[in-house]
Amino acid sequence: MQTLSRGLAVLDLLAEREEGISVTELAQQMTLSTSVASRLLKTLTHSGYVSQRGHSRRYYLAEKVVWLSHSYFQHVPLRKPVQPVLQQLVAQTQETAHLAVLMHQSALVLEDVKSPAMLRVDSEVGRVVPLHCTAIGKCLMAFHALPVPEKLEQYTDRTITDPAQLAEHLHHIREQGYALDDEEFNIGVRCLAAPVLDSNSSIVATVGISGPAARLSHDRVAATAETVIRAAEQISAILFGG
Amino acid sequence: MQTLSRGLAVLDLLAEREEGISVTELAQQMTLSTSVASRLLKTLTHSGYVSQRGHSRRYYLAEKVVWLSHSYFQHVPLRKPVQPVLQQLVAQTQETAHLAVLMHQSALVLEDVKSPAMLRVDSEVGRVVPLHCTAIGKCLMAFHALPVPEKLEQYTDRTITDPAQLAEHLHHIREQGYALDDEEFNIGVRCLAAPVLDSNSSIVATVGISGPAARLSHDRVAATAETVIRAAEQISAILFGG
DNA sequence: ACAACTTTTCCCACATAGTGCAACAAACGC
DNA sequence: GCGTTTGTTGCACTATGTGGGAAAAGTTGT
Repeated sequence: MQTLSRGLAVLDLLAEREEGISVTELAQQMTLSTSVASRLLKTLTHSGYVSQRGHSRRYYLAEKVVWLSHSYFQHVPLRKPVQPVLQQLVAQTQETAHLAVLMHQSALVLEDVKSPAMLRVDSEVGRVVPLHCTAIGKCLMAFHALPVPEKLEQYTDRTITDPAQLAEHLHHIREQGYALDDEEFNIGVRCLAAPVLDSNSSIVATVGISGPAARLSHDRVAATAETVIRAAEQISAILFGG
Repeated sequence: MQTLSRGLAVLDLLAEREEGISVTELAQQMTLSTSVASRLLKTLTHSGYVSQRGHSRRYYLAEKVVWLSHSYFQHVPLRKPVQPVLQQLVAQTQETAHLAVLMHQSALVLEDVKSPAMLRVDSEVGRVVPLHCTAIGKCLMAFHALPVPEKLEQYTDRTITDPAQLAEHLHHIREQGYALDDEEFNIGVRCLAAPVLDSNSSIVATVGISGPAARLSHDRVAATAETVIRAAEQISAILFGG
């Protein structure tokens, strides 16, 4: 279904272009005739997913895409059943806990419970974080068996930026069953994450906690990881039965 | 461009269906052959906007729609320039202020600044609220000249549920240049909103404040509305020049 | 575990929907 | 205002999408 694929590809393109796109630019980018480019944008506009701003001829993503997203969050069945487990995890670790899924080369936070501590790592439902330098992200990469990208953005001096090294690291995560982010995304923040597996042992989400490095010290990591793994297993059990 | 329209219509349908959709159901809903329904869902799945869960045959909105939304929020040019004006508005009124746009039969909050008061109305970027019983919503309806829906959901005993009455009320809002929500959505909460107009005097967004009814009393409404209108005009000036 | 059923996918001849060209219209720059 | 660039529309052509039916996959009941 070429026409539909192309239309959706236009949305993909627009999502990556702050500057929007013009008919000619779209035709060039996707090697289409300008007629087709024009008609694609017109149809997308007509459906409300794309719009023009002011009197400009450029096209941009429209508000309606937020509506889809809003509906997704309201209907995704992972959030509610997970809350009590996250609460328990926070009670056990005293750190902020969250559940995330894989989303288009990023990790998407679906649910969270904040730490009661004065110094805590903040979290927000809907937040999007990179894959290669967070515990939840690396956990998703490892258990989804995602290919490692060529370019890895550096966030701190501990961020793994060498693809080969990351590949090996992901292998290690699969073996030990949890992921550790040792100040690789934010200085002073250490995170742990474990996979939520379905009945086929394929990953559907990941549970993680984030804490200040001072509190979530190296000698506490191993024991805390066990707690996180148990929470992940509990969620698996709730979602997919004993 | 029929195929694309249909594909996008499937997204619309899925957004309203918590239960997802099967091939046969889609064929029935949109009066298509099952072959076409099957192919549409397959193409949407291939592009990542739709997915199946577990071993079910039903199709659901996928995470990727959140990615579009995330991109929209990051790139929409309204948010940043508006912040200082909202801050000033909060300073003047001591109430929570926000900027919203029209989104598919709802109002979408794009930016906010919370009141510094102990008792305050909460706000959140990304929140979606109904049109017919909020100040920002009614303001958007009035200045977009939207048709009044047949059914108006009742949230409090003050919610206007009669379409004819709402139509007249919207006319009044257009005339006076601002909208008042007098505990029509949440009991104890009163809100005011004014339109942000572009150079053609057509509405692009709305600025509003929300406060506890006890503080935002009836005798303060008129004067406070003026402050909100001035903030809206300021934003218009920033966005579209003197 | 097997048969009867439902649902989905695949295949293929057919026709509609989408294509590119070119002329037209609109917007932009100078 | 005029030339240039960019976007839209009409039309003949054909590639893309269509529907029926067969096969495959999945579900249900005994």
